[in-house]
Amino acid sequence: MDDLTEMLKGTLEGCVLEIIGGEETYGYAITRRLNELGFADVVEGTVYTILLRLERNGLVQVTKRPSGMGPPRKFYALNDAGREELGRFWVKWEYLSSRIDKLKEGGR
Amino acid sequence: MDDLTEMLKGTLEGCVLEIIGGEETYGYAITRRLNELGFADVVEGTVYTILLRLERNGLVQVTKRPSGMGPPRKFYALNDAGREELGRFWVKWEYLSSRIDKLKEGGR
DNA sequence: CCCAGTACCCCGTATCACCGAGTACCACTA
DNA sequence: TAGTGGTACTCGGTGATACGGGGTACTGGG
Repeated sequence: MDDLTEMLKGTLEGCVLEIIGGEETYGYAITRRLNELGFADVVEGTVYTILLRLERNGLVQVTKRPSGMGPPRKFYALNDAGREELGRFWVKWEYLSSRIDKLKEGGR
Repeated sequence: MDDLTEMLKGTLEGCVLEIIGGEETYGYAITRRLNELGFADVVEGTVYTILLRLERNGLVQVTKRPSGMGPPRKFYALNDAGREELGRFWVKWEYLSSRIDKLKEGGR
């Protein structure tokens, strides 16, 4: 697939929120999950910048736990603000994708 | 609708390409069309930056014509490269939206 | 004569995904 | 014991993009 980076702006953060909303998890695993889901070119650095942003914006609760497989992991879970943000994300996504699909169909 | 600007990155240019692909038209009218289509907050400055970029990247053919309603208009039409780019845009959009919808449905 | 509507352009800003390099911990092996 | 590869996180800088505000200019009507 061609380069998706510009199109991912504004949506990748929502995807990360959705993944965290599904289960408490950590950066390295989120990257693998995104890769599995078809976001093949997303790399760790990108995911970590998003996670730090989510933390800075108070949307997640962070818990550090030892790993056994390497350094300790930082587990992320959504808090109330995070769940609200996730809801807003899906509303925006529905809105945008419906407009674009309509435009594609001839846009009347 | 909440602020869509981040989500529009990478897609708004495709929307403009699609509109130009539908009929030869000009910046001011494209802005109005986008507003009608639900992209309510898109302003002229944004559209003009996109149009200049399309021109610079050789995706459009530009024709200046007098207006009768104000200053002359710059009409934009897709050339072959523009039609190819539009095709690539829709492929990317289909890819992205299918992945995101799948993620929303529980993402298996 | 001014003003609103039409029409275009430029410059600076914020935000975002990306990239590269660095740090560090662990298990396995030569 | 030294080296390698996989796991795991952080930081600083880059490039692309949409946006905002101001400016220019042409036209027609009150």
